[in-house]
Amino acid sequence: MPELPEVETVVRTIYPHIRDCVFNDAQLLRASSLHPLSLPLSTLKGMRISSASRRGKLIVLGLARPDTQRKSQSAKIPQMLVAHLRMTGRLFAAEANLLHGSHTRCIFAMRRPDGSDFQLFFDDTRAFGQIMVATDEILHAWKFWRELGPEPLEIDATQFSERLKGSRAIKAALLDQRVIAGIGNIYADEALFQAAILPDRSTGSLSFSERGVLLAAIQDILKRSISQCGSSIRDYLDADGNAGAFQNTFMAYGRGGQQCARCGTILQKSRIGGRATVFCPGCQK
DNA sequence: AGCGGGACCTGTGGGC
DNA sequence: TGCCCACAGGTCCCGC
Repeated sequence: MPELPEVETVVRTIYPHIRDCVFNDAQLLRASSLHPLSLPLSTLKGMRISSASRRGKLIVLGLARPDTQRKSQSAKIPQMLVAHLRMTGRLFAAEANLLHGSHTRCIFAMRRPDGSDFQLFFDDTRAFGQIMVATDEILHAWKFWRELGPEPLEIDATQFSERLKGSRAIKAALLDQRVIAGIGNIYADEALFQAAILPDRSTGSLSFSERGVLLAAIQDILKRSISQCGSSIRDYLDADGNAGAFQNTFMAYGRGGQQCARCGTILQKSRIGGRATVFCPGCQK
């Protein structure tokens, strides 16, 4: 499911529900939904959620130790709870008495500052997603985190251009989280369409000007999607259970066989890097 | 280096 | 109605 705009939307919609709330308990319903590098969920007990942010497609909840906790028990104090939703993951607040569903992978029992209780659910139909209770040290030991590329909304054309090394298909490069973080199959196709660049062009063949146009398209599309609360194709819902609306704006993704809105040519479907890819053979060069 | 294919999982939708 | 296959927003790993 979620690429950068959807993850950003989840972070924005979940934080009002969990801000300054404390973990009372945590229950893992499927062992593989906890990342192998994670501290045990039990280490969350007593920790307070002090921030919510996003890095690429990762949700990062900052943790603070309550003042009452002594420094002497500092053996393994987690600093953040990280979640990767992969294809079908969902994070949402639920009433304290709500029974979990068949795809719930983890349940956090939470307490609000006013003393009332609720649950934080991590649901994931396909069970590809994972959560991780981490310290800075653990994050640094995690290859995926360590090698994660820059945020697309925070780089300029020169920095972007320098990251497009080698000779592979530009779409494959955009999907590589080490090159740039947060872009997935939908936004890769949409950005390449908007920039009028063929997805199988080799990165080496792109002029500096084309790279600049592509970065501008990526940034424009991500910002517009965030403003529409992301795209909902099938599973994706934000933390309040609402769908996004950006799917109504798709020009390429999922439109194979239909007419190009820019030049009228029939959009073509192919496979690049093992991923379904839609492009316009008429106006993408 | 980079690509294709398979693996990890479950559900859905289309064709027959 | 039912069965089988293809396919799905992501990432990793292997072999060529």
